Amino acid sequence: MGTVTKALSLLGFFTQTRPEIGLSDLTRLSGLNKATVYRLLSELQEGGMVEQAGSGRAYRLGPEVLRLAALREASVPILTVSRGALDRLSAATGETTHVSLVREDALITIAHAYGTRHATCVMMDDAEVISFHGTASGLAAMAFADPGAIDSILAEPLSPHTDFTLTDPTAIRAALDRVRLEGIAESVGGFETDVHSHAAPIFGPDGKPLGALAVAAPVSRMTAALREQIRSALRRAALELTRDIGGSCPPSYPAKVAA
Amino acid sequence: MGTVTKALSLLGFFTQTRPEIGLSDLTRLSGLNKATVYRLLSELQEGGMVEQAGSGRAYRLGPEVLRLAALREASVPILTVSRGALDRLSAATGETTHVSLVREDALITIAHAYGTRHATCVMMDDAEVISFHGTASGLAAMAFADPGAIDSILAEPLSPHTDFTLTDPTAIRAALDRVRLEGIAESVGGFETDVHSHAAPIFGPDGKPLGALAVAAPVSRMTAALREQIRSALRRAALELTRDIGGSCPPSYPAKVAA
DNA sequence: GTTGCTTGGTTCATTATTTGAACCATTGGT
DNA sequence: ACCAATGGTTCAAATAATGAACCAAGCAAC
Repeated sequence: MGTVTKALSLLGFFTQTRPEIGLSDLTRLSGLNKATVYRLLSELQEGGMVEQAGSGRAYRLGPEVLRLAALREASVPILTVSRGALDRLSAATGETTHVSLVREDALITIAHAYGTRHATCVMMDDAEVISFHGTASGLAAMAFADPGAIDSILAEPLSPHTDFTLTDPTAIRAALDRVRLEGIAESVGGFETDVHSHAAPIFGPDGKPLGALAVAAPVSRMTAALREQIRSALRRAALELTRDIGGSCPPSYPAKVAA
Repeated sequence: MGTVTKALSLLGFFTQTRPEIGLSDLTRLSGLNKATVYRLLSELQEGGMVEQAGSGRAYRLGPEVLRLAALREASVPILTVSRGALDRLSAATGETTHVSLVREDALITIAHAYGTRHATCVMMDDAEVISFHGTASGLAAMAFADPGAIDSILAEPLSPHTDFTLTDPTAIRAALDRVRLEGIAESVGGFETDVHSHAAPIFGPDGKPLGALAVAAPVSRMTAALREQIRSALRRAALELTRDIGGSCPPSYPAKVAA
């Protein structure tokens, strides 16, 4: 493992529930030597990627990440555009919606919106990491990826998130075929037991999937009518989002837009 | 220079005007060996910090930076809160406003807002890097920093941005004394020739300066009346912002809030 | 086509950086 | 006063980074 990879992996240990980490904790979490962790943190600190929380001496993510994000946003303004799409889609369906982006080996959620129609809804965090095989978003993105990319994802061991997660490569390939026909992926309890998710891919300028737009509803609330409503609103919203970010759908994407 | 620092420095070459960079360009920009740059980029790519732009093989910042920013925002929600403050302050003054955060050796602008009252205004980019000694924001933050931190900033060579930039440590210390008395820093043409800036520090929970809130007006529009209006609105807005992010002003900060 | 220049990417012996066990100095609990 | 943490530091030994040279591919001019 290269030094840079190690340093970046340290950043991965910061989460919503663990926003600050001390040197010893980080040493244990990473399994690296304390001196190593210390030196890596020092370099990350110098670069502004982490800082020492004002009060104690624990570390947290630094202001530089905001600068980088602003820059990324300037070249690929997907966040700004997504927020509008999410708000509209949540209003239309009454359910929680989110946008996730393809990373190397997983998807990451970058924005979400809640519906206001119901007393209960599926909760989300930004920055959540979600798998390709175990989520509707992942299946949606994977379905339209290069065959080679699909192969390498399915070659890895696929761990189940719940009792309903698809882990058999053959079953997943069958699911992907359906997604390619319908343009929408569906997962009932595949990531969280009580969540029924629909997702549609969003595409970049080259017609390759950038990520997915998804609607997550409680399993208990799903009916045939809501399902149809979600699928049609989602299909429309995903096409709009692809267009708004300057992307274009690949030929393999089903053209039929629900009326 | 450590490997991690080198890798992070590569990220620094991405700017608003140069959002995508090829391997050869980056090699020239950084002055490092091509193989080195390639390997560093590969590691950064694996970590999602950069990605290869869909079309060509040039590199740009990757989706991981968005995830990190969302996480940073979850622990220090300064961006969200700042945007509200900026909108109000721009509305009140009619001028461009921005929030900058203290980094190791400079400030970085993380958000801005424009006034709508005039046909002209000072233009800003997010993610701009601004010096401590040459800007109102920098002076505001420096004035309330630890004496040791001030010493080490002034120990570095101070390069002028314009003919009006303060570069003499003694003159800067005198300016800081005034800032400490008034709670507001002022710079006429110190960073950009035609810009008259006011800035007030914002503080973290420990009473240390986190950064500054600033108002930038064209020099040509500045009058005694506008100056007073800006100073009073800025003072109020900065106190509010400090409060909203859960910060508290240090004893050395002048308590007099303009009525 | 062929030439020549540039690009992204790769190799491998040399070299400099990273590593890790042990060691301080502080802090907080008992 | 003690013990067990914590953040931080040291230095020989081991490992990973380096850089000059090298490919293959793309492109423009001829």
